[in-house]
Amino acid sequence: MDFKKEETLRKGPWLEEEDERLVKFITLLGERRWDSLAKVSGLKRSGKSCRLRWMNYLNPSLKRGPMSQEEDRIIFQLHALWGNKWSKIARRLPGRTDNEIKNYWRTHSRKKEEAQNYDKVIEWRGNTGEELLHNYKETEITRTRTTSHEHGFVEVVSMESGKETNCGICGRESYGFMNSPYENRISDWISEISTDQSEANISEDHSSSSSENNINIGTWWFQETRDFEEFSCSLWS
DNA sequence: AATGGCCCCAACCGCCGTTTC
DNA sequence: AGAAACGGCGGTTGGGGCCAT
Repeated sequence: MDFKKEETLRKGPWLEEEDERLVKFITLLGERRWDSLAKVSGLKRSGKSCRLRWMNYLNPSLKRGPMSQEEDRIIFQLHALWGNKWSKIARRLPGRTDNEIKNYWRTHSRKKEEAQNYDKVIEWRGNTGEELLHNYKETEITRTRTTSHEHGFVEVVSMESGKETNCGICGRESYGFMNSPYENRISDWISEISTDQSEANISEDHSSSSSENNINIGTWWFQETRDFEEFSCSLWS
């Protein structure tokens, strides 16, 4: 372990400049190899920190704003079924992160327990998982049939009874993300980078790029690490 | 206006499973 | 096959903002 490197890693709240840089490099390199991305971007952040920032805040597919009544209901019902399986619950609510749901639940669970009666949950206790799912399907789907369809609720139930798919409970078309000026800027950067790619200095001769010093980013090839770093700086400036 | 308490949420930490070399 | 790196997950923390006093 390189102690000096660890020592210079930044922690705490992200700066706007850091966000900008992170978004640019994720657009270039994709959502993977976070440690490499953190290093090559020049961000004094751990790969893990970069990943978290993207997953929980910068990702444009995230839904912003307060939880709807529908989401609230779903969170509490799924938590009653699965417990603290936040990521599993989050997969049923596209645009919401496990962190967000976890925070929301922690904040509201106490109030909820006091304010609401949990007749349904209590009634379900002692049942098997299949019975729980059956009850869940019978009671909730029927009660919310009108809105359920527009939110893809039926598909969720079919998932729970067997196959996992990528569909979720809430329809993306109803999202209100990209509301703040900051979020709009992030969206703009992504668009700009897509356009900029056609103007970048790209080596087309992939076959000749077999040196181990070459860096391959999608269809982009850099012959030296230095070339890539210079290119990176040009994106930043 | 000052302050103390509470709420909210972004970010970190540690662990563990998976992937890569 | 095994070690190292990576990524995902759930728990926890710290700080900013709001509100009542």
